[in-house]
Order: sequence, then structure tokens, then C-alpha cells
Amino acid sequence: MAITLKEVAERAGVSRSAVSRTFTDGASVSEKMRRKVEKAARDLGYSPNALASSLTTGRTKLIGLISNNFHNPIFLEVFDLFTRGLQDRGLRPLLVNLTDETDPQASVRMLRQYSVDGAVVASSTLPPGFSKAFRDAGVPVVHSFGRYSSAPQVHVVGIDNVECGRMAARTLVARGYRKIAFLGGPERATSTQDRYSGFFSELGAHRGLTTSYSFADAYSFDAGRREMLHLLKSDPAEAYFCGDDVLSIGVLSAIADSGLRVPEDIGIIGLNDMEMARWENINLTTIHQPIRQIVTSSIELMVAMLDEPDRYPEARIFPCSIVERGTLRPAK
Amino acid sequence: MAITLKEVAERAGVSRSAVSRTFTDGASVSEKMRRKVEKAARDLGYSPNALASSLTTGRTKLIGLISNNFHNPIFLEVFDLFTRGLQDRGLRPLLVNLTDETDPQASVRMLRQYSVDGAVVASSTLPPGFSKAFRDAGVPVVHSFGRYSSAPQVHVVGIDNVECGRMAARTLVARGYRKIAFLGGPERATSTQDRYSGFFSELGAHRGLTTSYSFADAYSFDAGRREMLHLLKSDPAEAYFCGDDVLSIGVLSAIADSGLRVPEDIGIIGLNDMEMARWENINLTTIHQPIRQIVTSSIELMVAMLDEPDRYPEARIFPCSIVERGTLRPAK
DNA sequence: ATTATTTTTGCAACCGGTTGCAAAAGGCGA
DNA sequence: TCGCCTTTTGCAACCGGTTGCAAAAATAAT
Repeated sequence: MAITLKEVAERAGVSRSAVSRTFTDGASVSEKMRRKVEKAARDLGYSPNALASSLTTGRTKLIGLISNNFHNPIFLEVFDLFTRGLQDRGLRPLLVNLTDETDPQASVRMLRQYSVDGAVVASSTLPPGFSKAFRDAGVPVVHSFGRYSSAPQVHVVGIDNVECGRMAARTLVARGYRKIAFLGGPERATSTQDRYSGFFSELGAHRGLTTSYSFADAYSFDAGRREMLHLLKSDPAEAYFCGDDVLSIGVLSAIADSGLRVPEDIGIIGLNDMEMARWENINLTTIHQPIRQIVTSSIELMVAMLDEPDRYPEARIFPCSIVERGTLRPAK
Repeated sequence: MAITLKEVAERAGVSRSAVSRTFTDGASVSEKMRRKVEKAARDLGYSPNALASSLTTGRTKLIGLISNNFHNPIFLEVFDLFTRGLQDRGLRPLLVNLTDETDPQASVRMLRQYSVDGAVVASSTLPPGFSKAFRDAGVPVVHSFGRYSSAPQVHVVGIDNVECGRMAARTLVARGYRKIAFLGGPERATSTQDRYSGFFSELGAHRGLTTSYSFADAYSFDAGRREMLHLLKSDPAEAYFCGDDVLSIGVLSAIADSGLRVPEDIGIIGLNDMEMARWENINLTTIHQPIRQIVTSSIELMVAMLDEPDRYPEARIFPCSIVERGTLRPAK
């Protein structure tokens, strides 16, 4: 078993409080005492039990990191950034993988049982109601990549998906495409819905366009490929705004199979700007989502909330931008 | 603040022990008592504090999940499998991202401070010594994707990389390639070293071959592409065994740029069989690593160790197999 | 040197649970 | 109804720390 406070105290010949104080900064300890205790602690190989202390301090430095996106490579980057960022601030991510089978309520309860100091929900598909459950349970929460709302109930950090939709539409129109389609991700995802509405509201402002839409059932290569193979059978559009980059790559693969060429025959624009998008054999024109900024900002917000749990909910929205590569024909 | 045991006890008009007992299974409580307590608990919205109980039981159900592979998409799948598998057994993954800057010793200490019940090291590049630090600290540890050793000091679950090297060599020779090269991952990674030695020991058994080798400095697209662009400048081999699939994809991209064709001009075989390898526009012949089995087995081993911490260290090695796709010329 | 003031230290209670032990309650046969 | 055995319950100590408070020690002021 591990060494305890008491053993260190005995060896150093001081009280337990003295030992506790040398290990909590901001406490009053004389230099002499500190040296004595530290020596004893070193001899014994003592390190304080974080859980025991959390019992009285009420802080665990544990942060629940909840996501349901364990299949989209972009989330590996998200996890990388989150874990590093949290670690750098002395916080510990307790990871929760929310699948269709797991009961969301059970996750909330479990995180409360572990007295997490806060929770980060990292998902573009979960409804706002999910994160609200944490707030209702008194757990500070920020929803990263969540749906933008002008009256957010919880802290949201992400992008304006409606504006992304508009941006994609503007770009396609500017390139002279007239027959334009939306190939979204899962229809129920909030991000899909918002992009859809932005996309078509912008297209509605232009005359003489032919538009259509469909949805893939996941943000995945296979779903994109399958849907595109299907679309290619009838009368494909001139350009597609795809739900995300992985989906786009599936779409590109389907197009290549059909013998058509990108961007000559069909234009594609994705969303996310994942690392793979700039791989030379993919070279996807896409909308860049500032992941790093979103994560950094989420963490900052989380840290701020630890000191001020009842902070008034805010939405932090970061602008996206088009990254020009090779899957749209150039503006003439 | 959250509801405590004491409050429930008072409301139900029973002792604190009674409440505690109704929430720990295997304890002796009468039906009547259980109902009374559960009612009170429900009314108050009580749920027991896992950390407080861990103090006396000595179990936290926390498992450290340590990795330094936050850039290889295959690890997203690994994390997915680990988190789901642990969750299903009521265990909680505490994620540690081991970067070059983070001090390994500090991570060990930190996990001990949080009294994790065990630690899973998921990495093919970390040296065996790393996981040993956990064992020395009295923390049950499993090294997944670790180096195979006939006398392991800690539990290892993974593949036999030496054998994988041999398998790749045999395959290339069988396809009639005579000028064969090894394009490894990071030179210091144990997996690279083992594959190298297996590969060349097998090639050594054949006459009339020309061989060469080089290393990419990371398991990444860019590193593979860069190295291959370099190799293409002089006199490339007929076939390459690449360190992993991402690397292979970079290599394929470089070859495509140079105007050469795969598999007609150059053959490529990767390792891992990540999801992307079967994407139709990549279609990579590769060695399948049974990730799912490795993770499942690691978790089982971990669970077993929770009951039997001093279990004698074992190595669990899973066989790999060639997955035939389109980047090697067919056997004639 | 004496007193006033500040700093350091130890005591003891507490955080939210668990558990060995003995007393109380319940069940059973006579 | 009584005695005996089993089950249920509460008491109190404990897990490994923290912290308010008052006593003790060190330092400053007179």
C-alpha cells in the first residue's frame, strides 16, 4: 500500500497538519519545517492522495470529456488538443464514449459520482439538451462544436453552421455552377440541419439555379461513397457541398469509379479541413473549421467556470474560411 | 452541494450504515429497509460519492489509459474500443496524452495520486521500461501493442513484429520482386526495429536479391511522402514494405506524382489494415493487425489483474495476416 | 527585559463513505 | 410462551487527507 500522510508525519516527528500544509501551497509553513517534511516524504516516497484531499477541498481536477465521435479522424485531433490542453492546466480528462447504447443520463450520473469539476461535451451531433443535463446537475459544462444559439442555455464554443452553409453556397455560385446540390451528413445532426438551412437560404437569393439535396447516414467514407454512387445513376449535379471531409473523400472515390473527373465534371467542397484534406492525392477544397481555437477556447472557458460556476452562458463562435485546393473549378 | 449519505439516513430515519449497505451489493439489508432507503434516496436525488467510497474500499475503478499516438487514425479506433470495453465493465478511463514534453515519471506519479486501479499503455513506440515504471509503483499494468518478449517483465498484448517483417518479406519474394526495400517508421520505435530484423532475416534466406532500407521520421503521411519523393530521385526498388498504412498512403501519393504506377511499376505493402486501407481510392495491400482482439484481450487481462495483482506476467501475441488488395502485383 | 504582534504549529473535527463487532430483532421448533 | 439460532441494524472507528481555532514560538516594539 502507498505511504500516507501519517507515516510521513511520524517519521518527521511533526503533526499531520504540518505535512498536509507543506503539500498545499499557500499554507503557512516555516522553512525549517518544510525541509524536515520534504526529507521524510522523499525518504518514504510519499505522494499525496488526490482523491482523499478532494473530499475536503471539493475539487478533483477531473474533467469529464464526453464524445460520440469516435469514428471521424478529425476527432483524434480534437482529443489530442483537449487532453494536452487540460493536462497543461493540471486537469485530468475522464473520457466518456457515448454510443447509441449508453444511456446519456447514466453518464451524467456517473460523472457526478466521480465529482468531476466540469464536463466538456465534444460533439457536433448531440442535441443541446444533452449538455443541459450537466448544468441541471450543477456540473459546469461547455459544449464544444455545439449548435450556435443566440440564447444559449449552456456555454457553446463552435462555428456558425448556418453561415458555413451560406459560404459554401456563395462559393459555388461564384464559380458559375448552376446545378447545385447539398449532400449532408446525418439528417438529425444539428450541424447538418444548420448547414442545410444556410445553404439553401443563400441559394434562394440567386436566380436560375437547379438545386437538390440528400443525406448520408453517417459522417463516413462509406456513407459518402454509397450515396454518391446512387446519385451518379441518375442525373448528378455540377457541384456538391458535402457534410464533411471524410464524406467528401467517399464521394470523390465514387466519382473516380464512374469515370468522371473532379473538378472538370463535378465540383466538390467539403467541411472541416482535416489533415487528410491536404494530402496531395486528395487535395480537397473545403471549409476550414478552426479546431485548435475552438478547443483552446473551450478549455479557457472551462477553467474560468471552475472559479465562477454560475457564469452567464455565452456562445463563442469562430469564423470559418474557404481553403482553396483542387476540387472546385477556378473562378473565371 | 450534492446530497450525502447522512441526509438520506436522516430522512429515512435509519443509520448511515443502513444507507451505505443498500448501495453496496452483497451487503445484508432487509427488503423493508431497502425500500425505505431507496425511497428517501430517490426523493433527495442521492447518488453515492465514488471517490469517498474508494477511500475505504481501495478501489476507484479508474484505469489510466496512456498513449503517445494521437496522430495515427488507427488509434482513434483503439481509443474507441478501449473506452467502450472499459465502460462496459464499469471501469473509467483516465486519459493521458504522453507527448515529448511530458515527463513519463510525472504521469506515473499522477496516476498513482488518483489511485487508479490499473494502467493500460497503448503504444507501439514506447520502450518496455515505461510500463515497468507502473509495475514498480505497484500499479497493475498492461502494455498493449507493446514489444513481444519471451520473458516479459509486464503483461504485453500485441503482435509479433519480427514475424510480421518475415511475412512481408516472404510475400514480396513470392511475388517475384527481386529488388526489395524496407521503408520503416521511426527508427527508435521498437516496432520498427523488430519488423526490420524479421524482414531482413527472411530476405537473407533468399539468393539474388538486392535490398535496401530507410526510415521515415514518423508514422505519418507527410513523412512517408517525403521519404519516397527522396527515394524516387535515385534508383527506386521494385517493392517496399512500409512501416504502417498512413506512411504507405504518403508513399503512394509520392509515386503517383512521379508518374509511376502501382502495382505495375512499384509494389507497396503496408501494415495495420486501418479502415482507410480498404477505401476504394487507396486499396492498399497490407498486413492486418487484429486490433479488436488486442484491445479486448488487454481489457480482459486488466480485469483479471484487478483481482490478482501479482499475476505472473505473460505475453499475448496475436497472429497477423496479409490482406490482399491492389498495391502488389499478383502472384504469377 | 517585558510586552505586543505576528507567524508557526498541533489539536480535533470534518469531508462522505465503509465495515467489524455486538446488540436488537426476527424466525423457528418445542 | 420460551430458548436458540440466524439475520438485520446501529455504533464507532477508520480511510487519507484539510482546516478553523487556540496555544506556542518567534519576532518586533517599547
